[in-house]
Order: sequence, then structure tokens, then C-alpha cells
Amino acid sequence: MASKATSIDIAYRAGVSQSTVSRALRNSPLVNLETRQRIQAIAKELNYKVDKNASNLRTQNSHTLALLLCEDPTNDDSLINPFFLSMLGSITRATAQQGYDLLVSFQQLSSDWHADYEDSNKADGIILLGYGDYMDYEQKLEKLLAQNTHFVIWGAEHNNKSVLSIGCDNHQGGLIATEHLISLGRRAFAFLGDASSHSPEFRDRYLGHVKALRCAGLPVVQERQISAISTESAGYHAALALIDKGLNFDAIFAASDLIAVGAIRALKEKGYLVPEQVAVVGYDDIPVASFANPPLTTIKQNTQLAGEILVESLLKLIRGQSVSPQLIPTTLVVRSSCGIDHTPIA
Amino acid sequence: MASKATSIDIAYRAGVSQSTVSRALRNSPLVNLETRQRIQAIAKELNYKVDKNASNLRTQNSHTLALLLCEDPTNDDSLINPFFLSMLGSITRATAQQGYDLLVSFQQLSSDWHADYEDSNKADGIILLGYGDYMDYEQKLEKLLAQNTHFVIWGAEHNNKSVLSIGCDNHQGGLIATEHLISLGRRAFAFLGDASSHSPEFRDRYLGHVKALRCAGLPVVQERQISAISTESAGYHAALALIDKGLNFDAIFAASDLIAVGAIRALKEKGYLVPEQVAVVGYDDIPVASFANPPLTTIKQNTQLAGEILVESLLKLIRGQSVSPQLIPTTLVVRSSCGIDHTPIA
DNA sequence: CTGAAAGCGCTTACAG
DNA sequence: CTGAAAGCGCTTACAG
Repeated sequence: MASKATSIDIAYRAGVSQSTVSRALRNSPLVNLETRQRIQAIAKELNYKVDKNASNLRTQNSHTLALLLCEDPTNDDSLINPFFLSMLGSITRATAQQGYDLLVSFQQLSSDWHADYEDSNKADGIILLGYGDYMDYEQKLEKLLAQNTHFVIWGAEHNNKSVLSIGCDNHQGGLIATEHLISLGRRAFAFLGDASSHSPEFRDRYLGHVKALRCAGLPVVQERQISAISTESAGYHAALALIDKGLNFDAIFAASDLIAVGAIRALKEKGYLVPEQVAVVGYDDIPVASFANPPLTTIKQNTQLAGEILVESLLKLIRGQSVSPQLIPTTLVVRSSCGIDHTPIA
Repeated sequence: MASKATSIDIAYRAGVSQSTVSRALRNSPLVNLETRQRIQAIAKELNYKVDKNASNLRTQNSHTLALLLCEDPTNDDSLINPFFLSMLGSITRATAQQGYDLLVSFQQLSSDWHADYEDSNKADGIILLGYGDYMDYEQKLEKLLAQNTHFVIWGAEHNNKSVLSIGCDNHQGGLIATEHLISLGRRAFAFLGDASSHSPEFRDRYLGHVKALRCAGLPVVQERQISAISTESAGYHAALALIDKGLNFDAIFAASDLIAVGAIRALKEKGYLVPEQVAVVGYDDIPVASFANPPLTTIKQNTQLAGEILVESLLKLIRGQSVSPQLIPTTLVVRSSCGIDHTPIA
């Protein structure tokens, strides 16, 4: 096996200096057109590629973005939340479209993630993605900030204005989901999902939900809010806990589709008819949503657009351009899990 | 912002040479234990990280693996096959566990993918993943081989013995899926999926299917094999085409879950009862499978294990250790889409 | 056990 | 338009 061609090999064949080769390959107008083309032809012939390590070392930037998936460690290890998988796909595409490479990593496996990437010069910036416990990594964000690391974070808007967050409008999502249920005649609502400041995205969904109730003059019943992380099993258990309380309810707004799907399973096991007795709305529009039984009405987050905006914003940040947090609108996807017009039970 | 600390900064503070710092940070026993610890403490304090570009350039290896997702370009751009998304997740994990980084990329966006990664020294090896048209990239594989690139390919075993392939045992999968249907009394089979050499994985599933029919003394009816790529919509149209032929059939073996889900939709639209009149088995066990209506019986590929084996094998290849192709056994996941004992119709 | 030095393969002022 | 040279931040023989 011949070892890889370097710019020196090309210089030798072309009878020019290595500097000229370097310039020609970057298509510098400084180099005579004919020489440039000759050099490029030789490079192609030798299957030459610029050594990124060398050029990055020299220029001190990597043309690489890092994606850190910070998932709730209580999740089953083998399952990544399908919503994030979808985001991962769109971020991968958007990154490639911008001519950057994408380094992917999971948080749990690297305790020192805040420093691992940019500091080791492998990435110019970081995208943080995850429904983690925000309290947990608040300090890590501080550290990133202190180090002047370029990063964007997916999710709710952040208290600290220096943190650039991009996310879907969770408040609006919670609002329209609930308004839809109200318009169908539902009156007694339960909310399944953590609504504390540990899960700012879920909390915003909850706040939107509460706002819709208030606007409609409906009561907000604390006992019908059951905490749950975003898994099918948490949704299942949250719904069981709700049922156990013996309270009346005719609608469930679940903070995520996985929770909704688990809740539907629990409801059916306990003999409830969905949507006749209990309407259910989820959040995310993961692929499973349309295959649930009944198919799940949900709030769709545009992951395609989200990935693009995330990447674009990070790139702007890296280039020193000004960027501001963005809220991406969500849309209601109506399927049959909320049924049609309903006579209120309470 | 202070610029990043280098080994020289540490050397200065520790009052030793830069060489000693480098050794100490790699925990070399050559360096006096006390000195080593002092240096490591200073490094920690300065939040120092080795510059990977520099060390990679020097050592000529990158501790990075590249994953190339080669998807069928006829797919909807926004959707990645959930099976590959799941593989992506397990590969990401497995790579991190081995202390490597993962670079992710899609084929369509880079015409020159065969050279982009290893040649530019950003990755030590490549994992190729995709239900592409194998004929299409046969030559690209040749090129990879010619360049002595380290790579593993997910999928069917390859004619060229120099290509290391890791995959699930598609033949066995097709066999057990069909045997299961036969055991339930099904006799008139249709196969939905490309069975040509363009899709070696699907073809192996088909061959396993045919073998089971032969063993049971059942006819293999050419007209009931309808080509389809792995999308829900292709499955839908394939099933419609099958129905249009006016042939009798009481079982469908679909080459993938997406095809199966599309086929079920078509069957239901046309008034067929699933599984009463037509039993359906899919392949992959994607998340949607359990939520299909009826829940889909399918062949599960162990993506967790597959990711680990893929990464381990590639790493062995890179280290020059011997590796051989591996076939990962599949398992039958029985749900309700094949129903129970059935009186044959033909 | 430690240091001085070479060199990985580029990019880019500087000089002509 | 082109070349000689410095230098990015490491690792690792080589010499002591």
C-alpha cells in the first residue's frame, strides 16, 4: 500500500513549491490559472485529500460541530427517545448541508462533556439536545459560558441571556392542545408529565395548558397533574396513579407522545374507552403516534426546520454574528384519540 | 478570554520541559510519579485538554470512526428509516464505549464519500450502513478496498471476500417467519419486497422464505412476489398491485416492517381482515411494529448487539487483527398480525 | 528519570 | 505570480 499523498508529492510532480500547491488546492487566484488546474488535476489523480488534522491545527478551527445528546439516565439504555432520533437525523443533514462534519456523543458516557469537544479542538461548537434534568447541568452551562465555548441548546428559553436556546414554542403547543380538547367539550383535565423547573419544556407545555383552562374559565385541579418522565412506562404508571386517585377526568394532556401511549395502555387496561370516555393528546408527533390505537392527536414539532435553525444559529455564533433565541411554532395534528364532540362529565 | 492552555504553558508552570508534560499527561511511567501528579494537577487546574488535531497529526491516527448512512434516495428526504436510526443509536453508544468518536454523514450529500473520511485523516475507519442499491456502490467499495481503507459494511455477506460484512441472518429470518405462518395453517404466500441482487438483504429474506415453502412442500408462486423498497408507501402500493392481480393469498411476508405496515393499510382499505383473511409478518421490529393495528408479528434484529459487533470488528480491522464476517441470529416476535390457527384457503 | 530536537502536513505572512 | 520559512501543538526517538 502506497502511503497517502501529501502536498509535497504533488509539488514534486508538478514541479512547483509546496506553498503553491497549497494555494492552488484552495483555488487561490494568486496562482496562475493554468498552474492551478495542472495541480488540481494531479491532486485528483493521486486521490489527494487535504489532511484535516494538519489544516485544522494550522488554522485553529475544525469545521466540525458536536452534538451532545443528554438523555435522561433513567431511560432504558437501549432506547433513545424517537423524537431526539428524529432531531439527530435533521441535524446531521443540516450540518452536512453547511459543509460541516458532525461529531455525535452521549452525555452519560462522558462525565466531562462540557470540555471534551471544543477544548480538544475537535469541534467549533456544540449543540446540546435532551430532556435532561436542567438543574443538573446548569453549572455545566456556566462552565461552557466561562470558557467562551460556542453552543446552542435545544429547549426552553433560558434565564441566562447569554445562553442561546432554540426550541419549539412549548407554551403555544400546550395552549392549542388544550384549546382543542376544550372545543370538543372536555372539561375535566389531567396533565401527565413533570411540571417543575427541572423540566422547563414540560413546564412550558403545562403553563400553556393552564392558560387555556383559565381562558375557558375551567378549574386547574392540582391533583390531576401527575409527574412523569418521557417514557412509555412512566406514562403508564402516571395514568394508573391518576386512576387510583378516583377523581373524575375526561381528558388527558400528556407532555410527550411516549407518555400518552403509556397512558392509553393503562386506560384501556382499566376499562376506559379512549376517546369516548377519556380523550388523550400527546406531544412530539413521533412515528408511533399515528400507529397508536386510537391514533394519537398530538402537537407536532417541526424537527426538520428545528435542525436547520439549530445549525444555522450555531454557525452564526461561531462566526461572531448576532443571533437571538428562536421559538418555532408548533402545529396540532388531529387524529382520533380525542374523539369528536363530547358531553362534559363534570 | 484567555486562549487555550497548551502543554508549554503547563511546562512553564511546572518548571519542566514540554516533553515531560506530554509524557506525564499520557501517564507514562517514565516520569517520576510525584512530577507526574504535579503536572496532572496543573493541567486540571488550567482546564487543559490535549489538542486532538496536533496529536492526531503526530500519531497519524484519529481515534474517530465514521458512519456513512447510505439511504435509498427515493426515500422521503425528511425520514430516515427507523431501523437505521436505531442502529445509529447503538453504534454511537458502542463507539463511545470504546473511547472513539463518531462522525456521522449521509451519502447523498457527498458524492465522493468513499474518500472523504479516511483519506482526510479524520477517521480511522468507516461503517457503511444502508439499504441502498448494492449494484450502485459496488465500484465504490472496490475503490475503498484499493485504497486500503478500513471499513465494515452492514448487510448481506459479500461476494468479495475482502469486504467485511456484519449483518443479521436474513436467510434465517425469512425462514422462521415463513415457518411460523405455515405452522398456523397458511398456505398461499405473497412476498413484498425487492428480491433481486440489488437488495441482497431482502433477497436473502426471500430465499429463506422460499426454503421454508419448499421444505413444507408448498408452491412458490412467482406472481405473488411484488417488488418494493422499504417504505410504507411502497408497501401500500405493492399490496394494491398484489390485490389487483386477483390471486388468492392468505399470508404476506413483507421484507420490512414499513412495507408490512403499508400493506396492512392497503388490505384494510380493500376490505380484507387482518389477520383473519390475510396474515402479515414484517421484518426489523421497529417501534411502530408494536403499535400497528393489529400489532405486527415480525423478525427482530438485535440492533444493540449489531452496533457493538460492527464497532468491535472495525476496531480489530484497524488494529490489524483478524476478523471474519458475522451473522447475527434473528428472533421471531409474535404479535397478532398472523392470528392463530387458520384453515387454509388454497 | 528528563530535556533538546525533529517532524506530522498543512497555511500564510513575508519577500521577491 | 511564486518560493522559502515559520509555526500550529503535539509525540517520540535519541542522548544523557
